[in-house]
Amino acid sequence: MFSKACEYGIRAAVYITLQSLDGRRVSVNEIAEEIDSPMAFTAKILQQLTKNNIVDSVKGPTGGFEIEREAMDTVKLSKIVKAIDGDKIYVGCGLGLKECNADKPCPLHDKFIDVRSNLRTMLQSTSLYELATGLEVGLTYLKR
Amino acid sequence: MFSKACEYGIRAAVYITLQSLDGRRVSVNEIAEEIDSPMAFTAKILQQLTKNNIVDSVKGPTGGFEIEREAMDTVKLSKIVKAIDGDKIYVGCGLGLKECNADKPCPLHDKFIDVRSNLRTMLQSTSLYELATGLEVGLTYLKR
DNA sequence: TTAATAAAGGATAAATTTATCCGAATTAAA
DNA sequence: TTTAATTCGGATAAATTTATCCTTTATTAA
Ligand code: FES
Ligand code: FES
Repeated sequence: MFSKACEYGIRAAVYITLQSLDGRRVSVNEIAEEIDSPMAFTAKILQQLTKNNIVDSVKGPTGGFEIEREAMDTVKLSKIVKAIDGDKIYVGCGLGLKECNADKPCPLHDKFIDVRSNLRTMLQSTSLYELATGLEVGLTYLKR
Repeated sequence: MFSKACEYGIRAAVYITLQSLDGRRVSVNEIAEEIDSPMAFTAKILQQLTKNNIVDSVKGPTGGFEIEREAMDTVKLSKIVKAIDGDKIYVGCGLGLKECNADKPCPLHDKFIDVRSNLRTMLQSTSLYELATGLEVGLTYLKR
C-alpha cells in the first residue's frame, strides 16, 4: 500500500508526536530504535518531513525532532503520504494506465475509485494526535 | 497499490477473456501490444497465471492463451492478485509491522482494516467476465 | 574558545522489482 | 519429415527502492 519509506515516516512522526506531548525532543537514534527502523534511512526520511514542515528539527546538542502542538492536529496522514510517496496513490490508475481518467476509464475504474476514495478520506481525516493517543495509553504499538 | 507485474497480469487476463468470448486464442505478442506492456515481462507473468490455472496456454502454431467460459465467472481479481503479489495486501500491516495483528495493533490498525476490507471485498467480488464486458462495448480501455 | 553532539547532505552499496535475451520444448501445418 | 510458430525456462541486465557511510554544518555547554 505505502512504500517502506512512507511507513517509517508515519511511524516516526507518530513517535515524535507522542514525545512532543511530553515536551521531549528526540534524536534520529532514539526514533529508529523505538520504531525499529534502519537509522540512516530514517534520517533521510526525517529530512523530507522537515522540509515539508511536518516536523521541526534542531541541530546540535539537545537538538533533535519535535512537532508543535497545533501541527499534531492539523497534520493528517495524507500530508505525510504525499510528502514521501507523492500523489500517485490519488491520481494513479489501479491497472497502471498513465493516469486515472474517467473519460477513458480502465475496466476497474468505477470500483477502484470507490476503494481509493475510502482510503483518501481515511488519510485526510486522521491526525497525528489521534494516532499518538492510542500509543500513550498502551493500546497500540509502533514496533513488536 | 498493486505491483506492475500484477497490473499487467490483470490487464492481460481481461484481454484474454475478451478474446476468448469470441473463441479467439491470443499470443503473448498480441497481448503485450493490446495492453501496452513489455512483451518478455508479460510472458513471465502469463506463465504464473497459467501455473495458477487462471488462464490456459497452448504451445505451437495456432497456440496462445485462452480462458474457459466458466473461469471467466469464477476467477475473481483476488485470485490474480494473490497469484502475483501474494497475500501481503491481506495480511500485511499498513504501517509495516511484521504482520497485521489485532492483539498488538499499530496506531492505524482500526482505520486500516476498514479500508483493506473494502478493497478485499471489491477484489473478491469482481470477475474477469465483468471487467471484459465494459471493454466489449467500448466503454473502457486497457491502454491509452 | 573548544569540544562534543546532533541534523544535513552527498556518495555509494545492497536488495528488490522490472525488463530483456536466448535456447529448449512443443505442436501445427506445409 | 521438415519448418515455422509458439510457450517455457533459465540467465542476465536495467531501474528503482532501500539502506549505509562519511563529511559538513549548526549549536550547545564546558
Ligand atoms: S482509469 Fe484506471 S482506475 Fe481510473
Ligand atoms: S497492525 Fe497495523 S494494520 Fe493491523
